[in-house]
Amino acid sequence: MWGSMGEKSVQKRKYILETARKVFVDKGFKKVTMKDIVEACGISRGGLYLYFDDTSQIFMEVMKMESQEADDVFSDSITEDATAADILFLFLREQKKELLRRNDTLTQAIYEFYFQSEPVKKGNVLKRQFDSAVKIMERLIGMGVEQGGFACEDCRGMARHIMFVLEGLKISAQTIGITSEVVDREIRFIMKSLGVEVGEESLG
Amino acid sequence: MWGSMGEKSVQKRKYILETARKVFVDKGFKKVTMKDIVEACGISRGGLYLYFDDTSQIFMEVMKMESQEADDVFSDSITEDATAADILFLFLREQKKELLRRNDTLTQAIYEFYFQSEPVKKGNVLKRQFDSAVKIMERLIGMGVEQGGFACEDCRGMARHIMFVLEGLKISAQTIGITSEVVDREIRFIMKSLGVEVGEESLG
Amino acid sequence: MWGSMGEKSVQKRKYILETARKVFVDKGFKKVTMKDIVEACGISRGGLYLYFDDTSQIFMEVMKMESQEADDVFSDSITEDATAADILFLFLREQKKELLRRNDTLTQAIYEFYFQSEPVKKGNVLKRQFDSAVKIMERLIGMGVEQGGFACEDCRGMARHIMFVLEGLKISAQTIGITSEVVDREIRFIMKSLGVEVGEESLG
Amino acid sequence: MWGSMGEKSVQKRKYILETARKVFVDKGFKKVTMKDIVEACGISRGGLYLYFDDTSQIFMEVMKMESQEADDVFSDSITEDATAADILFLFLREQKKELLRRNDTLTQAIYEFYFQSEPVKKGNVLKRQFDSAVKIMERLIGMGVEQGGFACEDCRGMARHIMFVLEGLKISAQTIGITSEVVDREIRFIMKSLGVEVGEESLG
DNA sequence: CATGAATGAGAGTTCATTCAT
DNA sequence: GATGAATGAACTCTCATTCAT
Repeated sequence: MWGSMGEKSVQKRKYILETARKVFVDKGFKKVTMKDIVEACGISRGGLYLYFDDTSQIFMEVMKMESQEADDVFSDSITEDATAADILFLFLREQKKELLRRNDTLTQAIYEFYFQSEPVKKGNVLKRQFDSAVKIMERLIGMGVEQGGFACEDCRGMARHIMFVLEGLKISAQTIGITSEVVDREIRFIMKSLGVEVGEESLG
Repeated sequence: MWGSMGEKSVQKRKYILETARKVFVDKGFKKVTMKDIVEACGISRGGLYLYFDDTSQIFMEVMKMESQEADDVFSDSITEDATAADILFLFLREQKKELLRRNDTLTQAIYEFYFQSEPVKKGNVLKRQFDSAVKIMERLIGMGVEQGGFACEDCRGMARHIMFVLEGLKISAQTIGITSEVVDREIRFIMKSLGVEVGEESLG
Repeated sequence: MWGSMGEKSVQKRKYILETARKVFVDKGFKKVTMKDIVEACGISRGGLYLYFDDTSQIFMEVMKMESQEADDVFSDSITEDATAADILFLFLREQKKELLRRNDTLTQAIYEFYFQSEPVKKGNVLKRQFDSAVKIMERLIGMGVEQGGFACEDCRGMARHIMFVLEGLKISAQTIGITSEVVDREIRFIMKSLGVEVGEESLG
Repeated sequence: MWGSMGEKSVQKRKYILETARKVFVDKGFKKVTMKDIVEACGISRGGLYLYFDDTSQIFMEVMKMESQEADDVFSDSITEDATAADILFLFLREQKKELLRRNDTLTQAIYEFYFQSEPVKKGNVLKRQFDSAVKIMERLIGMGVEQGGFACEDCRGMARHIMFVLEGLKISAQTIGITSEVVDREIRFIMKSLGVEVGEESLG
């Protein structure tokens, strides 16, 4: 079914990761057992061990897959000819959508993972993601300042601040639940800090 | 050991919760088993089941215990004769200390709990805590505005914003790690949003 | 079934060891799994783990049980009023019986155990048994020399030599197989080294 | 790599056996899995099954290889012009070296094998080896008696006795451990039984 | 002949939960 | 009420063995 032809089974590996992703989305991280993944994939118990050692390893690979796409999208949109304010606003609206979605997201599983697994295992995938996002946002704000759309003295600080607010929203969405209005208010707060007023109607 | 009066179970209950708290601080939430608690308490396996059904229930009771004290402290400090800015600043420095502490805190366990257990079980302890904190902070900011120390149009919005930043910092402290400087910057950011500049030296 | 009455379950422990002994006699050491013992005992999977951690531990306890009786029998027989030659001869005939038995003996399992388990685990049960046997035999030979029945310059060396021969016979019985005649010849050899001739008829 | 002629399988067979030997020396018998051998040989899992069915079969072939060389060496040394006492003494010193070596020997694996595998499988390699050794030693002792160096009535019995002592030492070396002095004493014991005194200095 | 991915039986181990005392 | 021995379901992980290529 998977062929072997020298390329090992990159295909099957990918298939397992994609299937495992669904399982993680459904059940979070910790409750997922190797057995769950085996069953979801429709492969044999031992077969899975041919590719991965444990759920932690699988999960980290899933996250890697996931993150590669993520900030590329954001990063790419910067190059388009739009004002920084437009881009940032677009980005925040995208984040809002994700925040309110709650299903079909790895978010829950990711947090679980980072609370459960030994610090050693954690690697720094999450930190790298965070730092990378900060860097991109810093660039964006810098552009906005040059273009005259943003007012900001410390771009990096501002970028980091925005990320912390987003993190706060993300975790709150998972734990205490948040409403669309709450997110909107935070987005306006952020935009206002950059000297941009946002009208009622523009927040999807 | 526990007498035979009606209050005996109350005492033992409390004893179990206090002992369990230590266990949760040590090991987080999920890794804690009924066995762990039984052993820490030095009681019998079956005995624990007379009081609690599972670790989730125990943990929720521990959180209830915990939260009763927490915002009272903050709430009380408002009544003292100090400027709102002083009080807020004090509060934020307190939060900073806790953020950087990482041990001896239930924080990790709380997050774990909210990610692992079924939504049904979660109750809304965390939400109530959050809302209560927002309310208190709103009052404080209101006071500051009246006193002329703070500049702020939407006190409730600002209060909520501050809480989201703190949440963001808290979760980041647990997952990607944060430094003292990063927290300082965020505190200055918050104070500045309220129109208060903070000098280098004042952030312990 | 086993009562608890404060004495833990010494009874059950003993029951398990005795049942396990039979299993080891049947299957040797390595092939025996915790499951085998569980089934032989008619107890639950987890139940066994309440008493023992693994087959090695169980086996060592079985050996301890076994050895306590063993050299007491020999040791006791020395005090009786019989010549040293008689006692030694009796002992050797006893050994012969055991050598030829092959079933109902732990011998095979013991060797397996000492070859398989990590040196750490081995403890020195076997060595202690060997040394203790040497000591007793040395005393016996010493008595024989005093009584004038044995001719021997180095009692300890002779004692050790006899033990090596017995070990050689034991292992050969297990591996290449030995006949009654072969054992008889060795017994005569030993007795002759001590200056005692043994007639054809006296070897059961 | 192995050509395609009929002799290819012979070569590969030999290669596997030689590689497997090293594995057995390292890990004993039972712990060795087909997987271990496959990995050590750098061949495919299925490939090994084309040549051998299981580890027992492989091990028996390894032993066959081993034994062919062994007693030839001893046997050959008899033909040289040296007294029987010299040859025997040389042989015993050689044995001593091997006894104390403990590594780089198949000894451990051999015993393990004979304790673990079904009697059916054992074949009689070990017995043949033993008998062959006895025969050679009998001849040697016979020579010694003719030459006048040895005093011995029953050469075959004596030969067998020596072998049992050696077996006892061998197994003891593996299980309880023996010192150089202990072996020396046994060697002197043997030589003395043949009427030959050995000086302190001659036992390397 | 050779390969190595895939299978699946089975061993070890842990705990939530029960229940006779 | 309290005890803790006993249960058994569930999970992890390893290999001998097969089979399509």
